[in-house]
Amino acid sequence: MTINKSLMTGSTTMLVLKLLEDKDMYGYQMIEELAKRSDNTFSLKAGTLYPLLHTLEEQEMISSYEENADSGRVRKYYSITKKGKGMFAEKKNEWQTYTSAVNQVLQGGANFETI
Amino acid sequence: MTINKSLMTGSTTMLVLKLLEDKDMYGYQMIEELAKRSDNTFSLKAGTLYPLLHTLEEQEMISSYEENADSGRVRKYYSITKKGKGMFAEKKNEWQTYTSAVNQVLQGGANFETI
DNA sequence: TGACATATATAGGTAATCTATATATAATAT
DNA sequence: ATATTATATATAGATTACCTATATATGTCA
Repeated sequence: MTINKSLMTGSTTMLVLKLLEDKDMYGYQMIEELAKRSDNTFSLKAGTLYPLLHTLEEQEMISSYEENADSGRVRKYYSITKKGKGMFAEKKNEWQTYTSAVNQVLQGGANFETI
Repeated sequence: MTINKSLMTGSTTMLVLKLLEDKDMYGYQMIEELAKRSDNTFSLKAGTLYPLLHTLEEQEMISSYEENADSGRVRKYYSITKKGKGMFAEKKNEWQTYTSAVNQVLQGGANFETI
């Protein structure tokens, strides 16, 4: 099942913050982790993620540090801040309100009176 | 709870088609009905809805007819077509795939192994 | 008669994605 | 050895689905 990209809008930030609540990660890892956890429903694009990470860092929702991988390659790890944890809680709340409202609309219908 | 407008992206068409699956409606009525059914979580804007209705009609997902209200005012009613019902089924499917993927990501976490 | 609710419509702006492209290193295959 | 693929990060520009603002017109109520 391919997901219309516009459905993603607004929840990407929440998903990234959620990953970082679990543990520090570098960008490429987040893309893979998100695909894995969603059974490949999500394939977040690098061109979406990296600018988003820069914005979140500017807003002090996350912070970064460099670390050498075993391979010798340098990776840029991100860590969620206290402020970022607050933002995640808010976004999660919003998400729950939103989905339950949509589901409520989807349930309601012509036969409402007969329930 | 105010919903970030970007969360709406992608589900508005589905919600409009859902309303029309239940019964024929005119634009203004859809705005009110959507607010009511979602306990005011959604307040779809006229500037969003009317262009969307025009697009859906062009795509033959819906059709329209004019009818006189008791007030004497003329209203433009919309009706969902067979093609539109197909689109709704698709969108609903997509919605379910998407939300369950997001919820799966939100559940998974650092303590995954201990579950 | 003035304000507000009902009803539809369009122009222009914003924001969050995407694709395409660039750069660089490591691993693997030919 | 060399070409390709995977890893890793970055930015520019396009797309799209919303929004606000504005316009028009009629009905209702104070």
